Amino acid sequence: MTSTTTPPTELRIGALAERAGTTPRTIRYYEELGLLPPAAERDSGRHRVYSGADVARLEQILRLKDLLGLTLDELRDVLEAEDARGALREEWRRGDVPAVRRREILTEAARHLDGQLSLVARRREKLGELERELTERRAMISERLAELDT
Amino acid sequence: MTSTTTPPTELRIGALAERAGTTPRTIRYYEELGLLPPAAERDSGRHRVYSGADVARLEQILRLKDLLGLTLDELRDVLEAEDARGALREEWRRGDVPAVRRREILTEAARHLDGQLSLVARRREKLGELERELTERRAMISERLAELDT
DNA sequence: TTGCTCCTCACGTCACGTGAGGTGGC
DNA sequence: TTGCTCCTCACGTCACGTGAGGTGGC
Repeated sequence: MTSTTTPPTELRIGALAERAGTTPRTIRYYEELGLLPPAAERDSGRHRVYSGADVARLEQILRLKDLLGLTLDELRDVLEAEDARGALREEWRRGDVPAVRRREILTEAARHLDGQLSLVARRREKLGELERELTERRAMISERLAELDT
Repeated sequence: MTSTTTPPTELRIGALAERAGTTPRTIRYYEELGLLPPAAERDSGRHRVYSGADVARLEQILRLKDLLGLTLDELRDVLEAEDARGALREEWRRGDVPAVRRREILTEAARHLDGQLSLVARRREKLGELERELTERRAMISERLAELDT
């Protein structure tokens, strides 16, 4: 018990990749493109060091990319808007914000979320269509199988 | 009225691409990989000629690729299975197939469809998760906006 | 003849994969 | 010292995009 094994609140790139379901190379690539901030610290001045917050951010990036089929360029726009929204939240928390400004911040956030939600809705619709067709074909097979049993 | 303008049951690559929502280059690439059959005929011996059935097939390919996120290698497997199923349907139609064989054909088709359906289900679940999170955040914004009005 | 779409190379690009060769802590 | 994970180039790959130069029918 020389070093109290603290729960790994600090991660290196391999651990982050595993938790988020991707590879170190992808993380470096996203950093290169500016999608991920260049790992706040580097332990022993060399290795990138990440936190739990980075896991969440990377997971969210991968979800938007995979589920919505966004290119990294499109993702960059979404994330920039998301970060701007984060900055506004900071402003919000300081408290000394007039009601007019508060309303602006909220409606902007609402627009952003509505944009993402409409993308999700379009995907869900198409997936639903595909599922209905497959299910229908599947039902016909079951029918034929039942006929064989009579 | 020299040539009776028949409804375009015969398409060239540009028209096929437009109908299926893709590009000629993609169609040529899929042909090169063997995902699409090398256009039955070539009019004047040069241009690829397609039919309505090709539109349907290409649309299906693009749907599976985009909605399920399959690589072209994975798609090839799916399509080969689909084509094999088509061959079995031919066998089926000839009629002189014993009941045991009929059952085999049907269960094989059922397995194939179930595989695709489980992929669709997984995607739908993840999309639903994302939608719930976004909707929840959206609801919080609406609440805050309502508070501003009191 | 001029436009239009098609053709075949063939190089470019996006989003990473995959070694090559080297450093740093148990 | 040996393993392990990390590092930075840098070339490879997958799924196309994008001209370059040429042919064929209204």
